[in-house]
Amino acid sequence: MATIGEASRRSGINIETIRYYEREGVVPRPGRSASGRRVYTDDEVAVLAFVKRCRDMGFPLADVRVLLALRNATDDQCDEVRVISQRHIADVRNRIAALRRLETALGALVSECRQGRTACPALQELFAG
Amino acid sequence: MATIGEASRRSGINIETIRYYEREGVVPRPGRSASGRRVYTDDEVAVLAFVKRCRDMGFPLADVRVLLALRNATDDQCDEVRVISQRHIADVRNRIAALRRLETALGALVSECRQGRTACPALQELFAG
DNA sequence: TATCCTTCCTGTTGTGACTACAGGATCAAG
DNA sequence: CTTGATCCTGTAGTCACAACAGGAAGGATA
Repeated sequence: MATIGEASRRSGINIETIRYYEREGVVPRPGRSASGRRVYTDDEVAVLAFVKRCRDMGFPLADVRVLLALRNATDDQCDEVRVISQRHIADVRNRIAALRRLETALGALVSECRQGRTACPALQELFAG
Repeated sequence: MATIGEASRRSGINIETIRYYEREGVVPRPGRSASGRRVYTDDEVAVLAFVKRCRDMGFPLADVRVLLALRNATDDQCDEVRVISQRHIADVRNRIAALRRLETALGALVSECRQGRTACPALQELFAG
């Protein structure tokens, strides 16, 4: 049994974020103490840690919901996990490619800049298209 | 002289986004027709196109504001443009590195998945930590 | 017991950079 | 004169939180 502060420390999720996940229905609502404070079981803390690992892997919350639901499923877990993960990998790869192109373009832009100049060729280039 | 629709087509920025930029003070307010519609000069369309190129380069709007102000400055343009651009390049490189690590981790996760299985080792791994 | 600091509560607002309406007015063409 | 495209303002939604405001309760110390 843990307070929200302990659950936060043990899962690595910010307290405010834990309450946000609860509001959004990502994680189940924990019990409450006599004075109304949240009380987390070890299993509930484990769920929070799971969500944290998923988020660290970059899965959007919508995917995390599905992944959490799969935990209690008995059929085809692997199939669904693979589909979600491969979609996510494709997304990550696209983003890497886009950022690489951007890096190249920015490098070209900066190389236009020469120290001590007043009129900036890079700025001109951005402006002229 | 262009309507907002023409300005949108020529700059490549969505109409709603143009209005948003105006509200936020990123671009100056254009003149208005007798009936209250926005009327853009060629220079104002060029500013929009400049903003579009900056955004395509991934500069945040805060940077775009500075870059736009630099257009009218006469001193040290190049220095400031270089500082902003290099900060942005560093940011882009950090993001690429983070995404690469993510790609590797996701690859490892998916390799745990094997077709036809019911219990998913990848899911177990996410859960166990 | 009184005080004090920490932790907790709910509810609201802000972030970045838009996008998507709702509900209406105007314009241009046929 | 009607139709359809375009335009207007203003508001709310997106994602995944973070940062308050304003208060209540818990635990340690004097």
